[in-house]
Amino acid sequence: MAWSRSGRTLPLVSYLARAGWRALDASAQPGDITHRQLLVLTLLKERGDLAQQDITHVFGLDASNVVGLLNELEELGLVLRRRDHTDRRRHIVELTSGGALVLDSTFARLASIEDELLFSLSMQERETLHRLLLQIVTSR
Amino acid sequence: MAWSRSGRTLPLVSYLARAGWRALDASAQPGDITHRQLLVLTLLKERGDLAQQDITHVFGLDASNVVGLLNELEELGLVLRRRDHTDRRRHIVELTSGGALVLDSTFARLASIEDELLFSLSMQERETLHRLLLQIVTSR
DNA sequence: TATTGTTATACTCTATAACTATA
DNA sequence: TATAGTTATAGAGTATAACAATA
Repeated sequence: MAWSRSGRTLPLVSYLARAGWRALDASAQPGDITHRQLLVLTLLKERGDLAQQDITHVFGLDASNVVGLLNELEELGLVLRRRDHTDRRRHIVELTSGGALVLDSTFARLASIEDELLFSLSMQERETLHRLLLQIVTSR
Repeated sequence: MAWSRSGRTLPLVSYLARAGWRALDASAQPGDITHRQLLVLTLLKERGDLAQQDITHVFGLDASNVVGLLNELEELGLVLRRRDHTDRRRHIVELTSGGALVLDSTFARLASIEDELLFSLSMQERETLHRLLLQIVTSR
């Protein structure tokens, strides 16, 4: 594949993301979570308990979609919704211990997919890539 | 946002890709192409004429979806389908001059979105990011 | 009045299966 | 018989609008 240097990074990012979650969902066994569910669990693990609105904002998704995603995860027992006592309109979403467990095993799956996807990069280059991406994401 | 160092790069990539194309489609005026159409045009520009099957393979999309995408682009006059004379089952897809023009103006839109998205990175870091991503994508 | 979350609904994106025309 | 592309269709993914509960 020869995208060459178009000067445009975003199509490359988009392509890599697509390849990644396609590989993840393709490697899923019955009962495994989807890449969308993984994204939510990852966020909860990294940020701690969140209101649904926060999740909505971070993913740039409509609130109604987040409702559906959380319904799935709650039925699986991976997250919990509880009322915020200081503002009873809000639901605080937290990761359950079961959710943390599933997250870890999914990360194991993800690690091997990353290995395949990033095989052409040295370990140092992978760290650089991770650092740069983290810097972008945390700056927003 | 604090994804922190989970050691997992793919969720970051996924997040950035989503933010990028959302911004692109949000900045679209009536008549502008979508991010999916952009991806196809970019591929044709980088790789030259391709059979539909090649496009299908590169994007990891089902062939039936590529048909629809190309129908859109052909109606807009941005690509052309012609029979391969050596194998009349194949359609060779090529970028038209109009398509190249639209591609350029879309890249201009994309450039300003990239600037916003990558503002926390130095120019050298952006080049590094682009180089690493290119290396991954070209190695597949 | 404004905001959080929900439901109902429609539109976009993607995959599967059956078909055609070539090979 | 196998392959490139197409059509029809169903299933995810996503957005919009109207609503209930709370602020």
